[in-house]
Amino acid sequence: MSIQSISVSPQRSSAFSARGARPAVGFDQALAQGQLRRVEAKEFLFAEGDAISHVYKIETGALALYKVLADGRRQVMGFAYPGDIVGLGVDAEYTMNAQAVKPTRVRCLPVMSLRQSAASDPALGFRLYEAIARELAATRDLMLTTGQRSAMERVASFLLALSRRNQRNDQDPASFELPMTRTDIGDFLGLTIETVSRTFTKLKSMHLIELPHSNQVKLLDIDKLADLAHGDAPPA
Amino acid sequence: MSIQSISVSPQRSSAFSARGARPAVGFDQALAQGQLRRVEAKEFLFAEGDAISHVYKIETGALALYKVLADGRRQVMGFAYPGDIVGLGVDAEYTMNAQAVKPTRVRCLPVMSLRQSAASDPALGFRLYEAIARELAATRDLMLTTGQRSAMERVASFLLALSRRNQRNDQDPASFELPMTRTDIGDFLGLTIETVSRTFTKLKSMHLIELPHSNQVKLLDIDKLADLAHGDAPPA
DNA sequence: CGGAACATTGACCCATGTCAAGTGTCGTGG
DNA sequence: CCACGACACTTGACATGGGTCAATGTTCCG
Repeated sequence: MSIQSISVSPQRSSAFSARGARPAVGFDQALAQGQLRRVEAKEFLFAEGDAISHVYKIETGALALYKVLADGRRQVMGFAYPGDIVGLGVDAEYTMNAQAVKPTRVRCLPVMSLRQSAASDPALGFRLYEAIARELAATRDLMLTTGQRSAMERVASFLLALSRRNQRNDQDPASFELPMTRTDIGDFLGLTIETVSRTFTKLKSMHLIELPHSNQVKLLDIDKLADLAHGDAPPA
Repeated sequence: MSIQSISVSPQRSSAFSARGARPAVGFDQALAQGQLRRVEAKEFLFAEGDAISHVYKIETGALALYKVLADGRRQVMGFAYPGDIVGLGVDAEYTMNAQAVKPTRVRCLPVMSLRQSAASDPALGFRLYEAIARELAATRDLMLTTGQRSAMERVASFLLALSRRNQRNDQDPASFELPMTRTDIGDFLGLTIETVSRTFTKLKSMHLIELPHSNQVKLLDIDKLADLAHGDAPPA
C-alpha cells in the first residue's frame, strides 16, 4: 500500500548496484521541490521498521542500504549514490536501514505527495513498477554473485561495477573513490573485512589495481579484471 | 518497457519463497481466460534471453527460476508454486530460466493483453508495482539468508518457509513434499547437494525432522527448527 | 601529539566443498 | 513379476577457501 526502502536510479540496471529507471516527470518535479536534508556520516536516513514518511533522492554523498539479523550479522543490499532514489516500497514501514557512509544530502518527498502524484499522473504507477523491477534485477544479479562466486570474483565484480557506474557518469572508469568502509564492502559481498583486504592486496600484487589510499582505487587492467570476475553482470 | 521473469503470488512476501501480491481483478480475469499449457518435468517454460511473449500463472506443479553463470554455476532465485505468476518484468527478454521441476500446468496471458489491461485498468500499474515490490522484498530476504547464514540455518529456514506456505494454504504445516531435487535446493541456498543431504541427515538425527521418502518431509519440532534458523524471515 | 577508527597482515582452524563409493527408488522391458 | 539401468540421494574421506583471532600499521582529527 505504501512505500518501502528500495532505491532507483536513472541508469540501466547492472548487477551490483545500478538502480532502476527514472520515475515519471511529475514525480521528478515534485522531488526537485522537496526539502533538502543533510545526513552526517554514520547517521541513519531511516531504519528498518520506521514508519515510512518520505522518499529520498540522493544529491551528494552515499548511503548503505542493509538488513541485519538478530545477532548482528549484516547484509548490505546496495549503496545509493547521487541520483538514486531510496524509500520506495509497498509496506507501511521501511524494510531496510539506510545509513550514510559519508556526509550526504538528500531531497525529501513526503509519501503523501507521491500518492497525490500517483493519483494525478496515471503513468506514475507504471514508472514505479519499472523502477522497482530494475532494482529487482540488480538484486538478483547481486544474489548470483554472492551465492555462486569466489571472493576474488566478487571483489573484481564489485570494482568493475563501480567502474561502469563512473563510465555512465562520464567520469574516469579507471579511477575512483570507495566511499564505504571495508566492513561495508564485506557485508555487501558476503565476505569478512580481512578477506576483502587480502583480495585487494592480491589484486595489487597482480598489478591489476593500485590503492593510492585505502579508499581510492585505480584499475590498471580492466580487461583482466573482467576475466577474473568471470561472468557478465557483476555488482556495485 | 515490457515484462521480465519474476513471480508474484497471492500471499504476503516472506523470506525464502513467498511471492508478491495478487494483481488487479481485470488482470486475474484475463489470466483465467488464458490458454492452459502443460510443461513436463525438466522442460523449460521459458529461458533467459527468450523474447518475452507471455506471463504465466501456475495452476499445478512447480517451477524453478534461476540464472546461470557462463561456467554453469547456477543460482535458483526461487520456486513458483500454484497461484504464483511468473514472467513479469520490464525487459524485452526474460532474465531468468523457468524450468518445471515436476509436471506443471500454467495459464498463459500474452503480454499484449497485459498491456491492454494496463491501458484500460489504471490501477493495474500500481498492482504490478506492489507485486514486484513484494518479490523484491522476498529476494532480499533470500539474499540475507544466503549471504549471512550457515548451512544449517539456511536449510532450517528453507523448511520453515515451506511450512509457512503450507499453513497459508490451509495445509499441514508439519508435513509436505519437496517437489525439487537436492540440486535445486543446493543451488537455491548456495550449498552443494552433499551439504544439503548431510544437513537433512543431521536434522533427522536431532529428531527435528523425518524423511519418509527423500522428497517428503515431516517437521517434528517447528519451534526448535525456528531456533536453528536463527532469525525471522527465511526463504522458500 | 595522542588516540580512535580503520586497514593490513599473519597464523591457524573449521565449515563446507570436492571426490569417490555406495545405496535406494523408479520405470522399462523381458 | 523380476532384472536392469538410470538417476537421485546418502555417506565417507579428504582438501581448501575463507573465517577467526591477534597483532601491527596507517590515517585522520581533536
